[in-house]
Amino acid sequence: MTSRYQAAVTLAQVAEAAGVGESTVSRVLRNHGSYSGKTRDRVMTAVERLGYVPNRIAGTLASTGSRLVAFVIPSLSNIVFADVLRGAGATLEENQYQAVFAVTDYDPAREEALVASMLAWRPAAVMLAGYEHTGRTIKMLRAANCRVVEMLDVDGTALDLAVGFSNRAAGRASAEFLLKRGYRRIGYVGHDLERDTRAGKRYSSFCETLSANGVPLAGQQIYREASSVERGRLGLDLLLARTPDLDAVYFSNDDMALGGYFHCLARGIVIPSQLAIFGYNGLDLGRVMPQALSTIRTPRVATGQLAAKLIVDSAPSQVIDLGFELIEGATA
Amino acid sequence: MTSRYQAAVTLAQVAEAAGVGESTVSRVLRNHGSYSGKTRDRVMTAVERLGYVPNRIAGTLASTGSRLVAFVIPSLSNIVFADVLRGAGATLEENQYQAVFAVTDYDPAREEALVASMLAWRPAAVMLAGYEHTGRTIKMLRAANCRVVEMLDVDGTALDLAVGFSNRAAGRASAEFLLKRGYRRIGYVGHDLERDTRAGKRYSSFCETLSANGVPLAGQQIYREASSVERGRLGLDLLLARTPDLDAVYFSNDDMALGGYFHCLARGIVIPSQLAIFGYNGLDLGRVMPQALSTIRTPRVATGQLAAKLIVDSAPSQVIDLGFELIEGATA
DNA sequence: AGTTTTTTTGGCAGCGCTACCATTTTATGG
DNA sequence: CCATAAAATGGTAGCGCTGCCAAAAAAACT
Repeated sequence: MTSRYQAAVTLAQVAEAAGVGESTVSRVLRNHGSYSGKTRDRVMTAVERLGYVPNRIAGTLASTGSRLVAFVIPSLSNIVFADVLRGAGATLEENQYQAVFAVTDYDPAREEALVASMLAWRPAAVMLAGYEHTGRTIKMLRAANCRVVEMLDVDGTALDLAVGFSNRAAGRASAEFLLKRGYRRIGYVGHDLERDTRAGKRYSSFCETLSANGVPLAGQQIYREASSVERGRLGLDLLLARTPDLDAVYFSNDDMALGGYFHCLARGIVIPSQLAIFGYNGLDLGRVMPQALSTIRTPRVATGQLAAKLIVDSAPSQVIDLGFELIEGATA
Repeated sequence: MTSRYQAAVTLAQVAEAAGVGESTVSRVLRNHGSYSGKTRDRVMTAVERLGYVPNRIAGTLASTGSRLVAFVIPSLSNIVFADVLRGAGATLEENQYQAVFAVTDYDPAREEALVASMLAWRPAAVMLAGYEHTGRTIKMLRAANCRVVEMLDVDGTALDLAVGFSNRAAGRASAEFLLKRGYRRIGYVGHDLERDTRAGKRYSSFCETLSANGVPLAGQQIYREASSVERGRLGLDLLLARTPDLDAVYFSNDDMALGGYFHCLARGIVIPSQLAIFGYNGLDLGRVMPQALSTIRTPRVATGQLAAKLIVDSAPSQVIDLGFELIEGATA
């Protein structure tokens, strides 16, 4: 058995104890419809005495729509998604919604399976990262009677709602910034671009912008794994071994950039005169580094907040670009 | 309305379409009980054709126990809890359990409210951080017909299951290590001890061990907020301003320690000869710093994994201490 | 006091599924 | 070939709640 069983108090028992009908108890508890003060007191007393806890499973089944919101996110280790969840949490909670989640590890096939499993809970909404989903995932989501929010990206066609910012624009802005600062030997250190498609979009847009300005990417080191501080450090080491004359490196995110920064510190490479570093995300720690990290700050928490608000408000289908902010730190 | 409504396909419709009884469909879908291959094919074809997605809300209500596991955790920003969730995720998923979560922000009153709200979903288990809960929380959990796992601590009396490690022992080990290395002017930089009771336990145990060895804490800077790299940096700055002659600082965790490390880099304080730094958690980035961070590595992912396994296996009540590992890095 | 209106209340049919039991079909054995 | 066991299947009563409707009680008017 899934769990030990000892009959829980039911609404019918409360009604019996309070000497009222079931629907009356239901009305009092949900503060819905009308009832007298005297009845309310009797009901509440019974609830208190019996230690009644409403069964939301039954409630959801009986009423039409659920108040579950399903998050199907690529990773929990990546602070980005934790921030989004944090942003959404408060709004959902205030409105009595319950968050449910599952982690895809950036795998579209897993995403598909998890979405299917989530839909079995008949959620009010499914929150996903980005636009890249399998055909079956899209089909399921369309067929399902629930809202869909694609978060953290706006470069593509939304299924229903989308909240985020343009990763392509971010890649371009990063490139333009480095070019403006006069860097001409620019490298890239990144992580799994095929799976983290948003990082992939930044990468390609970054490269295109460089090329368009006659400054092709001078070298790159791309890992197939997830991003980490360690990969950033090792990646820069490898990249510099192959291409020693770089004057700037664009990292796929701040974690990777921090790794690169550590590498420079360890090797005595002077930043930014000898090598410039540019990240992505705008994590708090970037501001605290001895030299503030040059990066792009993304509205992660705001994305979560807005995504939740759109669901709570039953907003019509739309795409909302929250933009981003380029932080001119001291590392580039 | 919570969501747009368009009647979803039901099991009855599948049964009708396949020309079999409802219970047969149910058996095939759950691979439970016996049915012929021919029937299975007919059912599966109908399922496919109609795009049927079983309704788990109804399924859970009809069967006895739910397969929901409720995580009520202090924070999502703190990588510790993300790691725990990550560890638990795989095991739960393999066993068809669904994770639900809510964030307390280290507030016992919020924890109480969230546990109440979670219990309404009749979860198979409630997973909490630590032992410090309000009386009502404890009462509710005892009354509820579900398993309870208290994670990341073993210093106290468990309600049911507990998986983690001793924060007191960790505090003591840290103190002993610093003493052994010959540090005698030791300070502390930490965050909200009253709310993060596990950090509080490490702190008090650390101080007691120092005192017991005739080396009382030489100074401290404690913030009331959550930990962050920034607080670590500012905290060390303030602490050194008041107590310049420290030779070592114990930080409430690695994030704080990283902030301290950045401060030293910025001020040209040589580590560890001029000032030693010691953290807690054993985050990956500690290994990648130019000087590996001296810290204590905690089995966060393993805690999550084991917690999930105990639930899945319906293990009897018990407390499991997974221990920790002291990492002799280069910063202390 | 007799109506009409408004407020409060209870009864009960589902929501979509699973568990249990009864029944039918198929396989096994003497 | 029939008795007996085994496998496959269908019917249906809930699970605990909500939504609807009708009935009862209270309040507001003539």
